[in-house]
Amino acid sequence: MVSMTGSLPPLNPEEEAVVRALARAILVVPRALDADLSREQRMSLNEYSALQHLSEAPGRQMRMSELAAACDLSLSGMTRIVSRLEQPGYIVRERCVEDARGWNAVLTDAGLTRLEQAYPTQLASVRRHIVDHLEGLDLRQLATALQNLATTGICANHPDDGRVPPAPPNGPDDNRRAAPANGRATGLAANS
Amino acid sequence: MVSMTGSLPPLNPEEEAVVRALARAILVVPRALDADLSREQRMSLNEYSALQHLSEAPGRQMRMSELAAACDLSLSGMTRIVSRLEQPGYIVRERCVEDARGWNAVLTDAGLTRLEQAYPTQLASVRRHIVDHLEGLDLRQLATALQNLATTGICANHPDDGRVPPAPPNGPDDNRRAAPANGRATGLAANS
DNA sequence: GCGATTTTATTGCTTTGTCAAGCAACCGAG
DNA sequence: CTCGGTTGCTTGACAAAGCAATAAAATCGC
Repeated sequence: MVSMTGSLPPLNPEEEAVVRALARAILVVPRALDADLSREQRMSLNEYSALQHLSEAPGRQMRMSELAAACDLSLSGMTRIVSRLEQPGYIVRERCVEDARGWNAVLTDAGLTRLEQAYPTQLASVRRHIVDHLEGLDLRQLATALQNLATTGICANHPDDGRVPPAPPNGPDDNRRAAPANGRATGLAANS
Repeated sequence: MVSMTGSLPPLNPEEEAVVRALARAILVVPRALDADLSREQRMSLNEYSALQHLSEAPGRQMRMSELAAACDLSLSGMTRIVSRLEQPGYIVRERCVEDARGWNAVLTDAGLTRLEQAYPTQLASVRRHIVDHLEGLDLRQLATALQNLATTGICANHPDDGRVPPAPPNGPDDNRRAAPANGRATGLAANS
């Protein structure tokens, strides 16, 4: 009696199990990684992610908006993370030459060192919390599937579906972005 | 410095791809689900999760700590969510009879109705963002793997390293809930 | 060239959640 | 029975991240 609307069929038991397991995983995994990194390296997962993406970028630098997209973070969130990383000198901001509105976040040598220092912790953590549990799965297939999760254009679920049950909307205001360029290929660490 | 500890081998390319894809998914998927629910139902994912777990519990009630564990949330976080859900009358708190320190969060009829109202949105969202992208995978195997992610009893990676680890005082705690009783019709799907 | 619009990044405010401290009720030893 | 310690939950202080508003620079139309 939940149905109505177009009433999609409910999930079958196997789908249900996957969804429940995934629902748990998306809550627990990032916390576990973040906790390890915080404890052993005094660094948040987002900070690590920022350093990592920079280390893989050509010239070890990226525009703020690029970096935010790469880290799946809002621009304002990225501003704050870069500011945080700037204080110990892991990153410097440089004005963008071809567009003076923009800034490049540039990974310094100190920042690269810091990343390399944190890398073993992250690697161990990733192995322990994730990779070690994937035995027997077809990794290529899995990677493909995971890449596609939540890539649907935004919401626009079915544009109208008629509800807005409890309260009137103020404004959906979706800020979702498209897929990140993701040109960079590899490592968690930098080859420089 | 930090490395040592036998320095694990880096990930192979396939593992790397999975980890990167998963890293993205764990950031993006919850936001997508939450955004849909917020937009169409004015309800956060955690609120939905709380209602859902209660709906499946015997007597439509759970102790605060149980519920927090089920939702993978801190106890204080759960206190706040239950308080929020109490205001519109979706939940009531009742003192626990066999231990007067404890409280049961009880799902009211209004709360159940609310959950059923939100269910189609959640179902569509879950299909669109998750299930639709899992074609071709062995779902049973995948569910098993996902259930095991981040289950390692806390870190204890390498304890030392000269820092001041503020001692993660909380143990793993491991209050994982077994398979959902699923008595209620409204799980994420739980057709009943 | 000069205003109007658009893009890029930062800042203020708010929400949400965690941690630490606190209060109340339970439990076991004497 | 009562006193020390523990457990279950709530509250206060704080941190992180998002959205809205803003500033600054670019770009377009004329």
